[in-house]
Amino acid sequence: MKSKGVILGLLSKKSMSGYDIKLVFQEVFAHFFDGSYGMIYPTLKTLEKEGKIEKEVIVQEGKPNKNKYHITEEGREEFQMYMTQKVDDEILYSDFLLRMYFGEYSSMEQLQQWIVEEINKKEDDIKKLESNYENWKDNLTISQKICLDVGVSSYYAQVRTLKESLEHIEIIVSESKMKSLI
Amino acid sequence: MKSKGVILGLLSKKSMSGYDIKLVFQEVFAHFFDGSYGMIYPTLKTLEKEGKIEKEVIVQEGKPNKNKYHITEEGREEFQMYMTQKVDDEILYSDFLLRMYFGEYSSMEQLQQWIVEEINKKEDDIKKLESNYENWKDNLTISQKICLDVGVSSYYAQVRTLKESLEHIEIIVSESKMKSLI
DNA sequence: GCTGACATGTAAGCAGTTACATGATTAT
DNA sequence: ATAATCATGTAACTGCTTACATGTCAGC
Repeated sequence: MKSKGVILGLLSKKSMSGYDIKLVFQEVFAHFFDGSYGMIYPTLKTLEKEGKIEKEVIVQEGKPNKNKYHITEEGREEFQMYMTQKVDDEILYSDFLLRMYFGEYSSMEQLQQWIVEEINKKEDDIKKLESNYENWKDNLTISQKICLDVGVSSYYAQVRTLKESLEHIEIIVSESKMKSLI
Repeated sequence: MKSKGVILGLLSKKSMSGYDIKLVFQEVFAHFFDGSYGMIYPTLKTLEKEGKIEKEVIVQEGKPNKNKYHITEEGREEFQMYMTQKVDDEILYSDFLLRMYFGEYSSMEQLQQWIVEEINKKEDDIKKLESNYENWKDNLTISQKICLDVGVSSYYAQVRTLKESLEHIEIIVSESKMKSLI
């Protein structure tokens, strides 16, 4: 349901192609939204049919043609409608936290491996967000800065907690090894 | 795809009804998973047909009958299969962060309102997680503790960042009011 | 010669959600 | 009275994802 709102939001600032939109989803929205081509292209088509956006075909040399979409006045109104709606609750699906919840059915070594992997993932995410910040900090709005900061601080907190947990597990593992020697 | 794994995981520990499972989703998995009755009951039916679980009808006085499901040996094997699969990447949909990203199209007052609401939501979430912890701390496994800790630390970090952002916005708002007076 | 970036699109399938249907009991 | 809790279930719908289909050019 948000797909239309998000795409209109992006086109409010700058005319883009479906391919460009996908790039933004991957590079900028990575920590709070996603959408595939199978969602983007049909949404663009619907929006065009509804008169919310207009297509411009850009002929490129050495590259395929590009369909650049421009938002219309109707589109801007639709986007304003989206922005005045009640904010939806956030939805998180975390397979990692599920593994932690059911951790008693796995070995300590398995738990350690999952945690290390999760730390690596989150550290990569932090790097990505911080490089995004470096690249765009000069034309970032106040609220876009908040959007980034919330992501970064949340990831840092998770990494910190996971590293502490790892230490905790290591103590338990070495204690149980000690006992097995007696 | 995870629905089967999650339900088998819960039934590994304790036989339950669909209603009980929904309660666990709401009260315990609130910060990393969810599922409606429309997902739970059909999954239970499929699992029973596949011989992974068995139904026991419990007749209750003053309450409707209850279908209590028990996991079978086949079910335990299926669950082990799920636990050895690659951990899926987490998925987050945050309408709040979307509003922050598109914040330039709204007023400062609107931004402040969204942030205050988000802080309240997250503070409620923290309360809920901490009361869960109080209720079950004596029979929480190490990894379940980690599951809770990651949620709590992430929420705390977000609240902290949002409160700082709110202060930042207030300074900007009062500065612009000053200017408009000159 | 092959991989990756550039670029658009469709169709089948799925894993759910939402809404509906039912109904007793208890607490306000 | 009436809302909430307990309890189970179905059917229609939806909003995607996945996989497929197509093709050029640049760089290694």
